[in-house]
Order: sequence, then C-alpha cells, then structure tokens
Amino acid sequence: MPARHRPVATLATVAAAAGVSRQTVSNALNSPELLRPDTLERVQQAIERLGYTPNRAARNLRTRSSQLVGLRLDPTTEGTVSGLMDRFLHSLAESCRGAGLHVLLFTAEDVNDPLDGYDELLRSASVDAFVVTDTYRGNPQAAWLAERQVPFVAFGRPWTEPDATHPWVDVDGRAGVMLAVDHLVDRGHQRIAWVGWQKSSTIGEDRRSGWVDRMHERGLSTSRLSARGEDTIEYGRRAAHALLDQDGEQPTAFVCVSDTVAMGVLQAIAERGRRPGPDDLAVVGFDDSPAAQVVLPGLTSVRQPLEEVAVQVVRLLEDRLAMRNIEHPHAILTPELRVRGTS
Amino acid sequence: MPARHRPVATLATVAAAAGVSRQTVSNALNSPELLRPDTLERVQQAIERLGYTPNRAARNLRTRSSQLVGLRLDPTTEGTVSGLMDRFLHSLAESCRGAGLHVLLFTAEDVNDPLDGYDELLRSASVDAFVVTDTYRGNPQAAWLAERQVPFVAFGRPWTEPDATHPWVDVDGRAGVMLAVDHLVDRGHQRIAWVGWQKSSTIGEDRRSGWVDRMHERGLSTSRLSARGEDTIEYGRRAAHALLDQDGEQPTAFVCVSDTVAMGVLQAIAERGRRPGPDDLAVVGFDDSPAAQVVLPGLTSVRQPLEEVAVQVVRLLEDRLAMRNIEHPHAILTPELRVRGTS
DNA sequence: CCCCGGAGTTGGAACGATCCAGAGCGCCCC
DNA sequence: GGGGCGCTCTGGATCGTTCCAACTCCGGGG
Repeated sequence: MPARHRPVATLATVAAAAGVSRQTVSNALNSPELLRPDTLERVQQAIERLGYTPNRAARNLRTRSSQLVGLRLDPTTEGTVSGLMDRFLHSLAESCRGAGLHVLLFTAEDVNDPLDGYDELLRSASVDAFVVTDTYRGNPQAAWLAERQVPFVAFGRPWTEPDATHPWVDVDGRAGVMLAVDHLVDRGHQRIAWVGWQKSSTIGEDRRSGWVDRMHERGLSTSRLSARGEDTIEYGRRAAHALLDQDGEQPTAFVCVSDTVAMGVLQAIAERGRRPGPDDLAVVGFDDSPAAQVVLPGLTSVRQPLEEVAVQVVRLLEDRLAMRNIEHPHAILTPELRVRGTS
Repeated sequence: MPARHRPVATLATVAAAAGVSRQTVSNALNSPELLRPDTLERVQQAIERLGYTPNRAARNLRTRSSQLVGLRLDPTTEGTVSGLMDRFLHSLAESCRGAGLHVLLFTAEDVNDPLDGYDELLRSASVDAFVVTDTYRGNPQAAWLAERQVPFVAFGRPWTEPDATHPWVDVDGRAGVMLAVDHLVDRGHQRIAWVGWQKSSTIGEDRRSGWVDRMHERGLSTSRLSARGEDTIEYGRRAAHALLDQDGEQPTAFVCVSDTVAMGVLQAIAERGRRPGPDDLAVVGFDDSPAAQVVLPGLTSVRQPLEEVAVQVVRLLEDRLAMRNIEHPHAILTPELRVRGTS
C-alpha cells in the first residue's frame, strides 16, 4: 500500500507556511497582480518549498471546468497507409500543453454510432470541449454538438452543411493537388492522370477539382485521364493499368488522391516493367505517409501541415472556451509538396 | 454564451425526484446491492428520467482518484515506419473503457528529459497512474515512478534492471524472430542472414538471439551472416549489399530487426536486379507496419499483438490500482508472423 | 476630526460527490 | 417484554479549491 512520503500540500498548508490566508495563496496563483509584491514573494517561496500544485479535482469542481479536451479514436483501417493520426495527436497534445489543456482519448462502444461516447463525457463534465476529426462521411457529431452548444472544433470542413457556423480547421486539398500538377507540368509532363476516390467523396472531389482546374489553367486536357474508385492499393493498381492500357495517348504521370492509391499505381508500374520516376512514369501521392518516405524511389507526396492544424485547432478552442464569439471561426491551411524519387 | 437547456442533474436533484436521500442515490450507482429492489427501481427511473451522470470532478475530489491514466507522447522519428503507436493507443483507449478509465495524453516541454511532465500531473492528482511506453534506451521513468510508489505499467521489459518489480508487459521479440527463421527454413532456406541493430540495443540483441539460437537448433550456421547498425533504411540497404557482396556463400534470406531496416534490404535487392520473394531472396521484417502491408510484393513481418498488450497493461493497471499486490506482475506475449510476398 | 475610497487581505459558503456514524424498523430469541 | 441484530436508509462532515462579501489599513478631502 502506497505510503505518501509527506502529506500532499494543499492551499491550507501553504497558507499556514506563508502566514497568509488560503485565498491569498489562491490569488498568488490566479491573480498575482492583486498581491503586494512582498506578499507575493513570500507565498511563492512557500509554494516552491512545499512543492505545491493545485489539486485538479477540487479546482475542476469549483470552476466547473476540467481543462480536458475529448478526442474520439476510431479504429484505423488496415491496409491503408496514411498514418496521419500519430502526427496529429502528438501535435495536438503539444499545442494543448501551451493552453493549459490536456487531451483525453475515448472510444465508442458502438463504432458504427458516430455520436457514441460524447454524451456521457459531457454529462459527467469530464471534458470541456471536443476535437472532432472524423469528418469524412458527413459529420453528425458537429451538428449534434453545435445544437447542444458544446464547445468543439472540427478538423475538416462541414462539406455537407456549408452554412454551419461551428469552428473548424481544414487543409486545402485542392491547392495541394494544384501544387502537384504544377510540379509535374514544370517537369515537362502533359498527360497527367487523376486517380481518385468515388464521386460521393466530397474530399475526393475537392482534391480532384485542383487537378481539373490547374490542368486547364495550364492549357492541358483532362479528357480520358480521370479514374475514380475506393481507397485501396488494389484499386490504384487496377486504375493505373486501365489508364495505361487505353489506346491513344496514355498518361505520363499520375496524381493520386492518397498515398494508398499511389502505392497501387506504383505496383502497376512495376508490373509493367516500367520505372516510376521523372524519366518514365511520374507519381504523386497525398498525405506524406511514412510509407511514402520509405517506398522504393521515394514517393512524392502532398504533406498536410498537421502541426499547424493542431495549433489552429487549439487557438479556436481557446476562443470558444473563453466565449470570444467570432463570426465564422475557421482556418484553411495550405499543404506542401514533398518531392521524392517518383517525380 | 451557452445557455443550458435544463440545469444539470445532481445527486440532490435525483434524490428529491425519487423521494430518497442523496446517499441512497449514490448507493444505487455504487452499491446497488444495498438497496431494496423497489427503491433501487425507483431511483434508477429517476436517474434515467433526469439523464443523470455523476459529476466527475466531485467524485474525483472525494475519492482522491481521477480514473485517468497518463501517457506521454514523444515525437515519432520521421523516416521510420513502425507506426505502432496508432494501433497501441487505440487498443489502450479501448481497454481502458472497459475498466472505467480514460487515457490522458501529455507531452514533455523538454523532450530530452525523460521524466518531464510526470511530476506535475502527479502532484495535481490529475492522473491515477501512468503507462510508460518509451522503454527503449533504459527507462529512468520506471525507476522514478517506482521509487515514488506511483502506480504504472510499462510496455517493455526492464532490461537494464532485471530485478525491478514493477508491472510490465512485453512482446517476446526473440520468439517472433524464431517464427521467422522457422518459416524460412521450412521454405528451404539455409543461408539466412540477420540485419539488426547495434549491440547496445538490448531489444535488438534479444531479437537477434532468436535468430542465433533457432538457426543452431535447426543445424544451420550463422557465421558471416550477421550485420548490425542503426534503424534506418539506408543502413538496411548497405547491410544487404555488403552481405550479398561477400564472396563465398551469400545469404538467400534476410531476417530484419525492423520493417524500416527491411525496407532498405528490399531496396538493395531491387538495385541488384534481384527479386524479393520465396524464389530468390526472401525478406522478413518486424512490426508489421502499414508500410509492410503495402510495399511491393508485401513484406512478411512479425506482428506484435498490441491489442492484447493493451488488454494486459490495463489488467495489471487495475490490479495495481486496486492494490492487489502481486509478486512480479508481468506478461510476455508472443507475436505472430504475417506471411506476404517477400517470403 | 471624521468620512470616503481603494488597495490588500480575510473567512465563510459553495461546488457535488462519498465516507461514516447512526437512526428507524421489523424480527427473533430469551 | 426487552434486548440484540440485520437490513435500509439518512444527514452531517468532508475532499481542496474558488467565489463573494466584507474587513482592515491608510492617506486625502471636507
């Protein structure tokens, strides 16, 4: 049974040691400008000497806040390579530290219910706010939370409800793909194909629009260069084969909606005895996953600035928690292109 | 400013609604067997009707526990592929749910100080326990926490202090490598090389011992088949070239200490115009990273049972928190081999 | 000389739960 | 008939903090 070396210091302990009242110690921590400099000094020394840190539970109870931000972790799809969550979580935890917040992870009992888990944390006042990341296939969470006036920030735009007013941060996928197209055109490519997701994916269509528009802006045709399917390697493989099999002009480069799909394209290229790279068939992926960095010639990929996303998420979260009401709080960040061997 | 639709229910509210005392409501939740069935029923209905969930802060204050488990997230090394943290975190959060716990993430202000961050969470009673994952290069955290009698469970053995008595869970890397060797021998390979980490890595040497011992058990020589270096693709590449360049008998298969190194070996094989796979040069990695699943012919790899690790971590955590003292609480789990194209 | 106001400090109350000691009640046994 | 015991249920105290109202100084103005 754990025996405490010394009884944990409390406000009362510190107050007695410094010869002041509890409230003065509290003020020394929360509103130091209220104290006379010499008193402040004396209290701070007592705090230091006793190694006092305010008890969170008591503070939370009194202030009705937990300084915790909930984030629901959903199972990652095996066979998919993005691995963004790792990077994002670390950045988020880091940004939260600067704001005096911490990240609390939770999972759903019923994975298929996108709302599962939020309500309980809320009613028990376990968290002050949420970060919602899974905004891919619409996000009922955002509507649900907004309706209840629960503070939250979404990573991902409210595609399906463009007039939603909740705070969100997103990465400009369209601009990212434009970077990729420019890069390839500058390298001399003209027949640049798109290997994307189904039409039903708003994110997929946004990224695709970057390809369509920039191709036209550069005076290039997109005809017979577009493929759409699911987010698997196998689909990427088949799509690349199909595009390369068609008679007439075949693509010399592939811009892919994800690294997963790009891996499939690379497979197809290898299977045909061609070489991925600027001299033969160029390939660009999306997400800059660890796999992109290690696959054979190095996969050029659009990298999402997740570190900056986390910073912005926390900034909007702080605004919301401080009840600073801003009209349409959001941030759109521009990704960058990591050029590697495949282009 | 958020206006609550209805004032949040508290014990007192529910008690009044059910016509009982606060304590009886509390008992209905925490010790239902103390109540007469009809009272229990009545209280539960009131709880249900009012949508009551106990306030965590108040409960935490009174019980001096937070039901939170701290986990420090350190930056992941770019250019390395393991990506285990994602899987582990999800599994851990999931297992914690079953135990009424939640995971609280934190980061260090000073990344180079392995102890940074723990003390503050502890003194503020923000967490009840820790899960320590970064046990690679020795773990001062374990010693520090154990000394203070702080509940924690380590993922990773106390290699450097074999008589440490704190709870830990680990994966039997040695056994995993043995699986790999057996698999390759069964496929007809005899000259099976080891591409590992530096001698200073205890984990690396543990895994290597699986190769050495199983090779000998199967009557095979390990002479001139062992390489050691850092955990990079480039090292794997150079090691494979060196092993294949040596005159005399060259290896026909590579067992690698990590997927990262294995990716380098695959690169070297491609550069020599050889083919990775059972018919030419077989390769086995370690960690079953997403990259292993998507790289060209599919990298055979040793998969750590992280889901089960998380379950065991939480089990030991619960034991520790319930102050069930067990002699040497630990669990060693056996990995499995995911066979893919490279073997 | 007294009143006023602001700066600095104080002690009681409150947050919402659980711990703990004990009260009420019915039953059995002597 | 009274004492004892077990089963239910109760109310006050408590956890450690912050909110709030008020109190003590002290100097300046009437």
